Amino acid sequence: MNTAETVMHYLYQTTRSITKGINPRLEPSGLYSSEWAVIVALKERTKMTQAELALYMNIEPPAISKSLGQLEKKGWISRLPGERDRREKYVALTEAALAEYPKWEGVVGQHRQEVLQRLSEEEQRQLAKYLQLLFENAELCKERKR
Amino acid sequence: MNTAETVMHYLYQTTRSITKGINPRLEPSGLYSSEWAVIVALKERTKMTQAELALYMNIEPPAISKSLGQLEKKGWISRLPGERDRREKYVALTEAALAEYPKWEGVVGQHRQEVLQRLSEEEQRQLAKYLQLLFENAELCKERKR
DNA sequence: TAAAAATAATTAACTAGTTAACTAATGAGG
DNA sequence: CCTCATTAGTTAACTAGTTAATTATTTTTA
Repeated sequence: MNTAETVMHYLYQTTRSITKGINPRLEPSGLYSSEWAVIVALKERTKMTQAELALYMNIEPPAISKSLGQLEKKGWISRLPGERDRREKYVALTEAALAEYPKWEGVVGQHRQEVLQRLSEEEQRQLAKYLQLLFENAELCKERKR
Repeated sequence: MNTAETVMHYLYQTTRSITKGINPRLEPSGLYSSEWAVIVALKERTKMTQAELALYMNIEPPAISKSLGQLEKKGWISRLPGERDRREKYVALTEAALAEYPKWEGVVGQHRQEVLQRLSEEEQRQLAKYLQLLFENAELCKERKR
């Protein structure tokens, strides 16, 4: 395997392995990692329409729609229809979710630290920079093909 | 977002964006990216049982089973039962697949280069090293929790 | 202002992976 | 040799995402 192939290989293996590690830790909270991602986004930018949320998370609207359905059922988010435009739905975390958030963040944060251990702050910044560059390139590739 | 969170964020975004870029390029060949991953593995290590393949790819056996079913239907792989142990199935690429392989590799390789552009060989090696470390840490996390 | 185009969200059908439960064949111990 | 545990592969049911088609509203435009 050449270098480029090796990068791709570990990129996929790593993300899968990380997801597989997070899910059992979130299980006691009754959350899945994809739902957690939605919660984080809503914590950072409170009250968005679903379209804004999809754009912000760079995920297609149907995926958001399904996750929100689950989260609503569990009582962690609320959806209220827009007043000016009745098609859109404004999404926000419930009080209950805000109360639980620190506990969830603790569990996930712990796991994050374990995954990143033996990488200095400086190395992590370097890694983030490389990944950001790859992401930008990959996004350009997508547009080019379309 | 702190550095650790940023790393995780781009890790997920990047892998999704790359898959989204590869699929339309492989579409003319009638292959999906997951099927391509199986083909690459079989090209590297010809003739494995499905269990060996699953271990080699670090993917659960049911996922392999499904991909192989599709690939067999398309005529790219063959499965023949073991002689010593009739439970196991030995998997191998067909002649047709071996003939098409260079074309497929060309398409995927081109995309890989686009995604990795503006990263020197040395930077790519560095990135691979970081990702490998993360992967090893993540695998340890999994075991610890089980 | 009525018809046509655009937009927000959902549903349907798919790829890509997971765990849990099953079937069939093999291997070990009594 | 025969039961019992193990192992290889599959099926079922799920999460997590995708594209394409549908519905309901809003906006444009002729």
